[in-house]
Amino acid sequence: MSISERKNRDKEIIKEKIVNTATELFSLYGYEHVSMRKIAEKIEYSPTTIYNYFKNKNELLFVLLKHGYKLFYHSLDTARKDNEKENFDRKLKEVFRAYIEFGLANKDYYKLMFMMNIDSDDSLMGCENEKAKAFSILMSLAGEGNKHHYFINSNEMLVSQIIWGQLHGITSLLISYQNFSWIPNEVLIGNYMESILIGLKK
Amino acid sequence: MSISERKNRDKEIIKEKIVNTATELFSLYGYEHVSMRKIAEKIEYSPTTIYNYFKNKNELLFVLLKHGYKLFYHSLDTARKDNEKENFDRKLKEVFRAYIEFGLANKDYYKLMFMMNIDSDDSLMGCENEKAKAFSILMSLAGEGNKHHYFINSNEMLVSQIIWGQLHGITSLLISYQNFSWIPNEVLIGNYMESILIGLKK
Amino acid sequence: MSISERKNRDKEIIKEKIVNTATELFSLYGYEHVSMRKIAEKIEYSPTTIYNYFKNKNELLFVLLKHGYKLFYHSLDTARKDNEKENFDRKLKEVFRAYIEFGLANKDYYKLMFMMNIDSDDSLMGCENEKAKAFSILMSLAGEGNKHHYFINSNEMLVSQIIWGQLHGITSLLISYQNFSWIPNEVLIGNYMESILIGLKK
Amino acid sequence: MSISERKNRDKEIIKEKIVNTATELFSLYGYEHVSMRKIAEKIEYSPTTIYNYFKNKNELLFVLLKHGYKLFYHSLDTARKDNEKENFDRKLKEVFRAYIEFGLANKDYYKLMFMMNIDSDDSLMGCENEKAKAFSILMSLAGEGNKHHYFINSNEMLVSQIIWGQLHGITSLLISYQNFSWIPNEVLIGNYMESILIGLKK
DNA sequence: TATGAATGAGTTTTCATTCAT
DNA sequence: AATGAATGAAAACTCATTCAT
Repeated sequence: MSISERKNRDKEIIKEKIVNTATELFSLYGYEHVSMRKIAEKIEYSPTTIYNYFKNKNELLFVLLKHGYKLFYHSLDTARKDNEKENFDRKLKEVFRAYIEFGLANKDYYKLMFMMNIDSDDSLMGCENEKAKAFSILMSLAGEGNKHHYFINSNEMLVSQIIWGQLHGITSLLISYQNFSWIPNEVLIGNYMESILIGLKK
Repeated sequence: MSISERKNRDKEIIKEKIVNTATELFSLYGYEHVSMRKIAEKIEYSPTTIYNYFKNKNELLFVLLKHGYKLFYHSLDTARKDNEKENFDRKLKEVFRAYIEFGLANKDYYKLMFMMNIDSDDSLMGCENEKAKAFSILMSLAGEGNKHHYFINSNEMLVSQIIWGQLHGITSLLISYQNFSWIPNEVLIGNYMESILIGLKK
Repeated sequence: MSISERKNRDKEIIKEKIVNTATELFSLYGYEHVSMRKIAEKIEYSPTTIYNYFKNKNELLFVLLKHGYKLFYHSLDTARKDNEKENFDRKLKEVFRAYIEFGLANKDYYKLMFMMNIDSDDSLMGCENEKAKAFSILMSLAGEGNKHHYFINSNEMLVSQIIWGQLHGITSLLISYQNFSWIPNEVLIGNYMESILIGLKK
Repeated sequence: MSISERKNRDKEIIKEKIVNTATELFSLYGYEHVSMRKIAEKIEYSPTTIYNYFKNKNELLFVLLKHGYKLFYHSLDTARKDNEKENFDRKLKEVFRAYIEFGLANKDYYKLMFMMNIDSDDSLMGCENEKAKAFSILMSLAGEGNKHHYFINSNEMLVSQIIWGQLHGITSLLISYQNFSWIPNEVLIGNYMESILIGLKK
């Protein structure tokens, strides 16, 4: 590994450290309540240092969101691929589960990505592609279902929007209202997914 | 109307003006991004004046949320009562529609109440009752359905949580992503509700 | 009593109420920490009302100080007169005691009058006369002592300044440091006065 | 001097500048009347800068008082040590003089330390040790005097409290009432101290 | 590359005070 | 005489950000 390569790697490591810390803090206390100073303190660098890696707080958020969308896409994509050979019913279910579980396992990211409405800021438009890619998985599943005449409704767009709505609903509520007296997760989520499928299937 | 009555009314009018403006701005830019000064400017009073009506920014939020929850409860309750005599299917659907339409007609409130996770602050616990009351409508509908053996699932809590999740899903997405290429509202919402019902019915 | 007399009396009563409350609060929390609103609340009037009786906060302080100086003068004067016939030694001691006891019994006033250096404000110069009158008692005692060749030092001004310094010393410390581990008051004050007298007597 | 040493020194210089200015202003106008902004203006920095050196206004006061108590202790201690070999009479007098002269030479500090009753705030308890140390000098002198059977009174605590009261009396009055028609300082202070000594000596 | 120093703009909030009634 | 409504001025403090080194 050349010196410049090493340097690049070091740089990436620090960048990642910053992004991870920021993600954690943003989601824990909310974007507004986390100051650059607090991020810096946590990683034991000076606040100024962060500016050597990110133009400003907004860019940090941008990078972080992009990363989040990538992870999210990857989760759904993996679920789909891992069940490529299974029957469609099963595949669908596993992708649904992947969606919800991503949210619960990455509350930080899910909040920032889908619940805080943060990227309506003009400055963050760049993330849209990544987001679209993730949504496209749901779209393609709807398309695939249609080929099998699986859904009651043959409009792919409509089906995928319904699915998204339903998946987002339970995921975001479970994240927001952690102290609510929810039915145990496994039971709730299992039944919820079942309900979605029945509601859509022919 | 006596003088003191008129005065009281004037006071209420200003209070309402403040609450409305705050609601709008909070929902538009987020609670943290809206300063007392900005609210004051919009209503063309001095910042100090707001403090003559509300102890502090937090209390303003508190009052506002309480108001929102009341409106919300009222919307659902009206829908239920107006369809008391209808068959259960119809009644359910109308309450669902009332939920979603409340959100779309009162985006500001819906955001503040259900999407910004703002009232996890201890200081706002007083609102919880109003919120619980609203949720209890869904609960009682689930109970009513059970009496008729309407739902596939006889656990009222489970049913109402599934319903809430699904209603919240589409409502919050439509609010958050207004620029997304949604299927026309009437079509989308109609099909969405249909899908929910099928998914739950025996 | 005529109507206008009654009105005047009422007015005086309220004025006094304000002054008393202000005195108490000023001394308790410090002039700066007491807002007009707090005074008003305590007497259960609106803040505006105070302005019907006093031009502003400063004038309130002014009146209050004037009142304090009067009380103070009266205390010393009474002690002197009550002991007119006693031997000079005794008379002196009783006036000393009156000084210290006034301070301890009226910590509020004593602080405002002699410890907060408040009336160096130009606006309060009017009080000076009252203060001077009080000090003149010490002066005249020094003069009286000299006639009897009582003091080691025949300069009246010098003697009275020494006395004032000594009396003020213990009084202000006892007020300021109430939690200090003082010798019991009676013992301390008795010995203190003894010490002063011995130090001055021929 | 290394670079880091120089930096440290620079930092200390600014800190000192802030402390000095604050001391002057606090004593001149009172702690409450001096805003961070005013201090900043005087040293020609931005208000924010002060917060880079002191956590908040209270800490600034705290540091300042601690410094004052140290100076005060040092003054008395020096006077005592410088006169270790002298007879007790002389030593006592010189320490008395040191007390009074410290007050007159450091009016700002003396006011803040002993006249403004500022450190009864819980937040400032840390200063108490320094204050106690200063008072302990008077105590030890009283003890020393007792060994020689110097004082009329053998209770050390009592003697030291009397002394403190008397020293504080003249010091604080001279500071507070600078426009009063005092006997010339040297005369007044000389006689005052003489009077104290006579009053205490056997 | 990393950072100490500095700051302008902004925050919530409090207060003395005025004015019309 | 009493007061509700309104405000300008100021307070302490925080933050994202820049700059020079």
